[in-house]
Amino acid sequence: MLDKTNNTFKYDFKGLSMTTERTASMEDYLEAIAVLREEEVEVRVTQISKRLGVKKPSVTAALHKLSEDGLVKHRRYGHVELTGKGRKIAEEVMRRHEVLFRFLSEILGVDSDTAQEDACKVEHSLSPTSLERLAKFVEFVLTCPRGEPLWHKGFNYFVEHGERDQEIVANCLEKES
Amino acid sequence: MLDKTNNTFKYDFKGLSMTTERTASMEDYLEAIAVLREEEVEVRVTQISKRLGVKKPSVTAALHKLSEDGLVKHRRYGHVELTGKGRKIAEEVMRRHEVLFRFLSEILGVDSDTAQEDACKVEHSLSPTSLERLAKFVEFVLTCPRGEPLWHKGFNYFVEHGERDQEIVANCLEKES
DNA sequence: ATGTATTGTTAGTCTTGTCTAACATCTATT
DNA sequence: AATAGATGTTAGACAAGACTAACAATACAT
Repeated sequence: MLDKTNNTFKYDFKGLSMTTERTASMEDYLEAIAVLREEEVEVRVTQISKRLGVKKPSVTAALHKLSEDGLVKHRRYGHVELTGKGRKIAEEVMRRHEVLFRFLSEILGVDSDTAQEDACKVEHSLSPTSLERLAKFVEFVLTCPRGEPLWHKGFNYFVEHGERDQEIVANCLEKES
Repeated sequence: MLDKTNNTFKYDFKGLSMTTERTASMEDYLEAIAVLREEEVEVRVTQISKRLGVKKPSVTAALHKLSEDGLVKHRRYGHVELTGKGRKIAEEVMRRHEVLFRFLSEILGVDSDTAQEDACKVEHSLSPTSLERLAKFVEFVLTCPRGEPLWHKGFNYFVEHGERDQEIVANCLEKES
């Protein structure tokens, strides 16, 4: 779905093909740097370039801007580091990513790859207000004292069979009275 | 939150202020045209311009592109109409918007204005796969045979009080055995 | 220590979508 | 029918972010 060669997101809908450009925003760079920092000894332009599917000159340009904004430290031909400010933003972006990813994969049951891609895209557009609600929701569902909530089993059945599991419905309604 | 004057989306996070540009994509234009079509006799450049918070020349430019792509019909100084193809896309976008809006407002309990704004932004980035799941989820929750699901009451309590409603938890666990 | 391969940067171009300023057309009122 | 005001369009500029081609610095291997 995500085409690394031209960084284009393509999908088909009822015979219509639509293409939506995806652009790595400055937040993506910060996030990438933070993630790479955990995996590598030194963060270098080439790593960032590969991770974001972007050519090296784009990385250099982005680093210039981020440097000006005081979010990264970067000397010519040197490695890359986040400043305190940059790290704070990166951590917030990663948190948003994590919330979205868990919601998509663990609650909605979207496959992991798609969930990752979508989290990357949505993490920049959802307002803090909605994201906090979603975070609460994910926490609420995944820390259910009974383990997997019954209704969630019901949802999975619903997705798979296109109708509700009558046993669960009965179980549920019974408590109504 | 959404500043109509410069079409900028601004928010603060722990002392850091970030600004994210928002750009009305071609899908936004199609959606706007479709919505206006339901409200007005004729869809005109000025209406679209107001609805999307962009200047009129931007609308004209967008209409040129959409015309070339065969998605709208538009003669100089005339009104705007969707082609069949354009309408199909617009309807799909509206459906995505609707799903996201209902999820945010009716399930997460996000206020209506924020939910609208976020739906507008997210509707372009979520993959069809995830969106279908979300649609199922919204349908599943909102057509619960017992009315509002008990767990949803529990969630609202959780958001409001920061902890679970022990009565609901007990009720829920009791059925475990 | 020197030369080759890797890595990074610069310069210049393209695309997308926005804007302002100036101009063109339409409409409705007299 | 003439004209004022509203509505649309053109032209030209700008910003962000990507790309390629060419050049510069580094690092490693002999």
